[in-house]
Amino acid sequence: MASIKDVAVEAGVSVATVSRVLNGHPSVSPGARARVLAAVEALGYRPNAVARSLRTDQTRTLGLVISDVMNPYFTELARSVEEEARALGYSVIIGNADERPDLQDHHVTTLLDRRIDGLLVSPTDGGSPRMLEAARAGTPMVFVDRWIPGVDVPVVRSDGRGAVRDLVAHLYRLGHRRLAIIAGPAATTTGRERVDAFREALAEYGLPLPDDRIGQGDFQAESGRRVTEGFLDLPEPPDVVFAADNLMALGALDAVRARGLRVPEDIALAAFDDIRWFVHTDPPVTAIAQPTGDLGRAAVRALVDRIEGRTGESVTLPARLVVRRSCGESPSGTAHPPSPSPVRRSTP
Amino acid sequence: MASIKDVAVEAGVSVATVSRVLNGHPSVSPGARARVLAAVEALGYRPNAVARSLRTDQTRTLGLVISDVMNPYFTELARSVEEEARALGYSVIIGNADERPDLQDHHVTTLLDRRIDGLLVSPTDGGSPRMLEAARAGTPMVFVDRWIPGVDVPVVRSDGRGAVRDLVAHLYRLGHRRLAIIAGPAATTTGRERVDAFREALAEYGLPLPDDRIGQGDFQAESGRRVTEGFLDLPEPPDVVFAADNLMALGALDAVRARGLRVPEDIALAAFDDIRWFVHTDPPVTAIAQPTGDLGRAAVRALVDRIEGRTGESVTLPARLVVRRSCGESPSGTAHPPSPSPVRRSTP
DNA sequence: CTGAAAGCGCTTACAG
DNA sequence: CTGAAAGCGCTTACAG
Repeated sequence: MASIKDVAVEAGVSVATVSRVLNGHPSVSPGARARVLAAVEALGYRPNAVARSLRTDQTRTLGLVISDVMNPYFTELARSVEEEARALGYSVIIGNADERPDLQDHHVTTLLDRRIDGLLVSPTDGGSPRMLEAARAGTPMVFVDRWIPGVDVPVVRSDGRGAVRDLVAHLYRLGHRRLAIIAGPAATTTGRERVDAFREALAEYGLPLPDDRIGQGDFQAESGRRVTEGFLDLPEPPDVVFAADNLMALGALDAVRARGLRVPEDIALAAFDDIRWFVHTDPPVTAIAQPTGDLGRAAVRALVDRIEGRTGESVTLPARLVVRRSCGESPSGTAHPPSPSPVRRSTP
Repeated sequence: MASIKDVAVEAGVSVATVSRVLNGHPSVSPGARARVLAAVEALGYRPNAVARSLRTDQTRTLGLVISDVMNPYFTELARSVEEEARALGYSVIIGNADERPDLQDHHVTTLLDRRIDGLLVSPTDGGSPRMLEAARAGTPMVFVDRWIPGVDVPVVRSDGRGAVRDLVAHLYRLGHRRLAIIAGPAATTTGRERVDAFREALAEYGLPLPDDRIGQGDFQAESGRRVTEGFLDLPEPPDVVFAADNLMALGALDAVRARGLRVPEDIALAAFDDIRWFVHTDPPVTAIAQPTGDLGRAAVRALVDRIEGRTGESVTLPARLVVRRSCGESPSGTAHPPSPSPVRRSTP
């Protein structure tokens, strides 16, 4: 593979001059520039990004450690992150933690070893020593979706509180009184917050949330199945199951189906995180939608701000409730609402 | 950030010795080794992978350019690729082409600039000059899922021919005679092959596949919707629509639903690529399942073989038909088969 | 077993 | 406007 030296020889100039034209440095004569460009073309030369990074101490690369690529929410987040990063002249390397702290740590380490310019993370747990140390050491960093309290790092996330309140109002209106939740890991902020928001909303209606109606999941499908089975085995099973993410909702559907039960007749279902398939499931699933693309883009902007010396700000965007049929027919009587996916915005 | 020099000073040895203990070189005295290790620990030293790569001319990194991250098939492929790569001591950088040749090219270029050790690609088109040039230049490379004919690169893919034949047999048995397909881009091998396999299977039953029942899609949802609308507008709409990937099947469902029609009563649906949600759609969707994880792992092994000087072999694995209810009830009379997702293996 | 030195491919003050 | 030279952080023959 041709190096800058080869180009210099071919163009009859020094490597310094080649470097200058490649980097758009102004003080190069038109003649030299032309000869360098011709040589680059002739040799099919491409600068070695590794060497450049070593020298400049910047990789123009962002690391993104997500909790689970197989979760469509994170896939979409990753996509928007890459898009915005590309627009700003950065590449992104994705590390998939699969909800495993050890894997998360592996990726953080690998990414740091590669000297990425900044790190975007959606922590799987309370934060490994390596991650906290990186934050303290001043590695530009931004948390997205999930975050770690007490660490001085901007957080870009969505607030589901209003949407959860709307959901509970919707459920109450449909006559449901015995509500249950499949929670995410308590080690994650979203794992805790969604339960808290749910509990608070229930309290507004004087509804209890006893321990046996809080199932401990891990944001993955299998845990949703397991928890739902437990709910169904209860002496008094819940009227509704609210899954704290879409994968656990999938597991819940598996469990309900395996028992030959029906949604919403036998048990209603709602999920945090909306995905396109929810329109076509049997029945269509009522869900809380995050502005995923906006979150990804905002996170990148905040991170790049930090990298380039500006102050990256935290951002919180509202989620919204999307009512479908999985919790029962709307009391208004519109069995099939006119729009395929009626949207109710969360109240401010 | 501490460098190898800092460690050397701290340990009272030369950088060469530090490097040796870090790389497990045998000829280091126990005493020196201990002092180096202590210094590494004390300083929290981590070797700079960029510098190491420049020196050794290897990055221990694989590039993976996939056609579309939002497609669950590719997401799963990416996951298995990363898993196997990690097991073999490599990292992987994913580039998402979004089915756009220009974006694919951007990622290939970026990846090559970073001097990845090898490239795994599922080409979006017939191959850009840059990619073909890289292949010719000897960059270790493997095609996965889709490939480019005439390029001397191993191909790891799945053969859906048998499963498509099984699908057509299934459809015929159910009484369907007017079949249609939503094809992928003709510039991709899978785009062409799936149509060919479908056409051949139809021919075995003496069924025609007229042009107006071959809709041109691009493997993304919107095209599935558009093509399906066209089918439904035909004077004689098809009995069945076979979508060449799961996203176009999603679009087809959108279109059918928007017209207030029902699957399979009004029109049947089948898809290439099975995904977990298909179990819960209304109705559950009959699909052709690829051994995605196996493909990803085989592709990585082939690529690493090439990188490390062994001969990476092409691999072809069979796909299989998974019968559900979207094409009509099984004539055997079992409306709800005992197993939640009955599997029929493709004939050898 | 150990260290001094070269060199990987770049960029960038410094002189001219 | 241009080039010689230093240096980024490593690894690895080469001597000893």
